[in-house]
Amino acid sequence: MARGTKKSAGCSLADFKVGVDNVIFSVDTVQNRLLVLLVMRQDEPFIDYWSLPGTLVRQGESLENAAYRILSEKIRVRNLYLEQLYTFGEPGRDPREFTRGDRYLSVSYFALVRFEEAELIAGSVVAGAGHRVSGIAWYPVEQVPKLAFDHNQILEYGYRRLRNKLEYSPVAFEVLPELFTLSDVYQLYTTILGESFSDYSNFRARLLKLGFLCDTGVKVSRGAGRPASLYRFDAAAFAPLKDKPLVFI
Amino acid sequence: MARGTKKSAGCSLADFKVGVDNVIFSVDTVQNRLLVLLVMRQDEPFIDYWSLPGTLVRQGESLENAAYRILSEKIRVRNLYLEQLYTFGEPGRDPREFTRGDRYLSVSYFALVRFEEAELIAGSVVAGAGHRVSGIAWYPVEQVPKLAFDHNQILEYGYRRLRNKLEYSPVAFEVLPELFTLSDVYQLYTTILGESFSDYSNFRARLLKLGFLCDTGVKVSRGAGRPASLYRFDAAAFAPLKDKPLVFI
DNA sequence: ACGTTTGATATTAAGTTGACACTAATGGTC
DNA sequence: GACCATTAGTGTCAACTTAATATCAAACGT
Repeated sequence: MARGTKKSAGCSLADFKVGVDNVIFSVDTVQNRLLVLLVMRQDEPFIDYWSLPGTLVRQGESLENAAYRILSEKIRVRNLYLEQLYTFGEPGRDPREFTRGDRYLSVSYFALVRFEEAELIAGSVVAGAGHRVSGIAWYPVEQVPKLAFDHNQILEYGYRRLRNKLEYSPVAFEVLPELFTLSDVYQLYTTILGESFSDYSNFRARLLKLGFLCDTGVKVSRGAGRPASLYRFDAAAFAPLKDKPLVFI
Repeated sequence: MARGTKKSAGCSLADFKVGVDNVIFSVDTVQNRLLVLLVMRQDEPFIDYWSLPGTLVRQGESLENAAYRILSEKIRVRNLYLEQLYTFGEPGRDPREFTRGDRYLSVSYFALVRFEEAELIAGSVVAGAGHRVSGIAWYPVEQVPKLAFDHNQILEYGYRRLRNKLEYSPVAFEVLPELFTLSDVYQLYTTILGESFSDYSNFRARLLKLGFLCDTGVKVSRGAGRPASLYRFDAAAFAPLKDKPLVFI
């Protein structure tokens, strides 16, 4: 940043309010749907619109802490993956810029939580198309309505990031339950990356060869078919692979 | 962003000045050095420190435009690659926060320019260790001194981004001259990614097989050895490969 | 019991990678 | 001009991956 005193002498600098907006993804492994957390806006502007959970940054508060704060106001989670996504600052992205003098800037964060562990605070369950729901809800990404501000754009950006990260980073195990079957992993990949990105057998073999999944031995039977082994992600075994170019495809 | 009216009733929101800082990389293909553009600060705080070229965002100005503005105040370029890098907003990252009430936030941008085409405006040439230079200079990344603010951290972040992007995106051709030899490409990769990331023959074969480099037929002789063909990056031929998972290793 | 469904393993051909040998064309040295 | 060092560019081959497909295993429903 910084300088500006001389060059910008004649041109007025903008004063900013800085907001943090979270794109919080989760996966419903039962229905095989990618979910994003939305909240119903209670205030103007965009009152009664769904929006990404966000907040304005307070004095002395770091961006990341603001992201954690708004997240923990909406859901209780045991485990959380969080990283900065992108900063949106187009003039006019917030209608309040026209009434007040300020600019509104949004630093967006990208978060992954486990659906089973995430307890919505004072909210409703998954919002189906047509349900009348209130407050806060998991929306299947395919069914997200027109959101407040430029939040559809932010969500789109987060969705792209998720698809990219799936391919080279073990983020899948941040959204999957603690214990999962290999089919769960495969279905997660197919639902997010689309059908036929790889064969199940080969995907499975490659995944196991990476060596950071450990078989708990416990079997689960889900309806018909042979029962599957439950696996667990072994962070310790993954550690040495960090920073190495990995392909999960 | 946004909401906040109710929840933050008692807690004061921060007011921000937003700056844009550019990490501008270039490559000296002759000396095989990765360069970053630094400017000498003329004002407090951190007067007489080198810093990344940055500016505060003006009223009605988009973040990206601010990045372009400061860049074009420092260098004239024909070609430019620019993308947002990261947003740094730790409380206390700018000492002015303690004297005035404001917070200072930096949205950093990552830029690549061709060394030959980049004309420094009112600045000096490459700063070697020990030279006394003024105003503005290309610094070899290995020789960058302690910079103003958290700019060393921002630079480090940009450097990491560059190393990553080299592996899966054709950014190398944004810093290489318009016409280059295959050795130029190889040496660019080795200087940035480190020695022995691949064999020259294999690198060369893989690169050509991708099919977006076209041989101009023109030969250049650089000292001893067989003269090399000059190649050109063919953006049209690359277009269909966009979005596909590429490996440049 | 028997077919269906899902999980898990094996086989195989085609393709890719990495190490290295080899040819080609230049400059420098004696 | 013979010879060597140097850099550019091609070819080969064995080891390994990948993708498609076949096969086996263990549950369920009727």
